[in-house]
Amino acid sequence: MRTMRRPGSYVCGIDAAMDVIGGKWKVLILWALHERPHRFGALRRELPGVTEKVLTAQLRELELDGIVNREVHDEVPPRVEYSLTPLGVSLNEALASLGAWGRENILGHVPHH
Amino acid sequence: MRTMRRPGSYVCGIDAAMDVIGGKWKVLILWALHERPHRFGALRRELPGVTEKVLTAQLRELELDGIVNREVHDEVPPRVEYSLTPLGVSLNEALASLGAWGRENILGHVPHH
DNA sequence: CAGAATCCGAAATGATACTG
DNA sequence: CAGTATCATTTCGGATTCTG
Repeated sequence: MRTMRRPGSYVCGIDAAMDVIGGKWKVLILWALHERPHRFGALRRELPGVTEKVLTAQLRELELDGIVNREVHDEVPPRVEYSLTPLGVSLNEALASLGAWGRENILGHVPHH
Repeated sequence: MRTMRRPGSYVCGIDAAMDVIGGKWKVLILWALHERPHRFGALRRELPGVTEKVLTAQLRELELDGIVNREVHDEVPPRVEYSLTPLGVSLNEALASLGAWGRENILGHVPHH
């Protein structure tokens, strides 16, 4: 979604939060990282259809928002690991009830996953 | 945000829910209607910066998703009232924890909305 | 491997004017 | 009042190519 915060323009906590998770792939990134840290390529394979550029951009925004942590290991070949920060973990928890709502009301009672 | 559902393409409940509330003004609309039903003009005044066209479009999408109810009163001058459906009420409740997260972590401990 | 750079198209949003 | 119609713009996301 849009790149930059609009500090002070938020009307309530919900639209502030929406600004953080509004990107097309962000909740899926959160969800993947929730299970375990991922390397760039692994993350990419878990998000079918995302391009490198867009994935990079979304990760950068999440990084700026303090949601994901980017750790560069100085090796060859390069290795970069993405993981959730404590803030990211708390965001994921806050998303739980919304996820339940979506499962029950949009997906139509799919078992779970 | 995007207008049409992508049935079956959802990976989890969260991105299904995101598809419903992803429009730029939707959570603000939900929030306004959560307090009381609104007429079109009243809603517009509560969302500074929204244009009639965009507000109409977002309301139509929420209507199609079963979130808001549109009630036309046959009077002159015309009166149209928007309110939350039971599904909309439940969505708002599901958004509560996300809103709390945003208030605490993005807005920076603002007393409340 | 993990990206940066560039070009591009589609979609979402917006401004303005008009209408039943 | 509550929209619709048109036109313009912005923003986002994607394809492709190149690099340390």
